[in-house]
Amino acid sequence: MNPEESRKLKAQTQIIKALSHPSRLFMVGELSCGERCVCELTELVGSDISTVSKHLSVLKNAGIVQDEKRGSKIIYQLIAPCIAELLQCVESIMRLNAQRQLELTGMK
Amino acid sequence: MNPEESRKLKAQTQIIKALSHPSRLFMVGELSCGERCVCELTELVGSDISTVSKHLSVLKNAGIVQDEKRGSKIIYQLIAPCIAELLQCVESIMRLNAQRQLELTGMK
DNA sequence: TGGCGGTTTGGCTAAAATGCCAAACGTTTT
DNA sequence: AAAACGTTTGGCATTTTAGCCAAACCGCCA
Repeated sequence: MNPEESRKLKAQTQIIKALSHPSRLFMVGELSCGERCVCELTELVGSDISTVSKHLSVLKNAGIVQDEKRGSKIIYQLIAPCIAELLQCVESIMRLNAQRQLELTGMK
Repeated sequence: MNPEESRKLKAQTQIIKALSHPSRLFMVGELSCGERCVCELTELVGSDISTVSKHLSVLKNAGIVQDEKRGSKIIYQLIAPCIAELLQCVESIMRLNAQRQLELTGMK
């Protein structure tokens, strides 16, 4: 692992890590359906608004979402369209896992 | 977020979280080129072997890799082929970010 | 100006992740 | 059987992440 490669890995990791929290993943899913303001997301997630705000800033720093002031509210929206594919990949892994689980328990 | 959805989110998160560490992401990349034993991965990563072993167990628990005893060694291999696409998605987000970075700094 | 809706930031505590060393284990080899 | 090899586990110290409350901001309207 040379430093160059290491740097790239860390950058990739930052993006992936931003997605690896239930609330954040949920919000990304919501945003893939359309833009939402912080207050809407807060209600959907059900955590304290400051917590949601911090989660959103994690997603923003990772370059996954962007925000835009509109009136008195701040609207968040997804930047990268390929997120949907990424989630599909995760889905497919979950299917594989479930399948393997069945085989294993069925064998015993 | 009903409990059903919450459970699914947590499961998805487990998979993504497993990928969100430089060493683990690196190993997944290596394994996408072909199977490797723990000792090979350890040398490539450059951490203590116990650390590498624990990272591998995280990947294994997430259903991303599987292991197989072969002789005195334990060989790890990738389970899900779609991991490559997932990484491509991350790449594309990185490209978008770099591009946006350029625009922003260029504007100022 | 003063209060208000909407949001971010600070600060602090609790929980989770990381990484190393040492020790345990199972397989081979001598 | 002892020693060596390859790997996992336990344990512990350090770092990172999460989540809540309180406080600060900001633009807007009375």
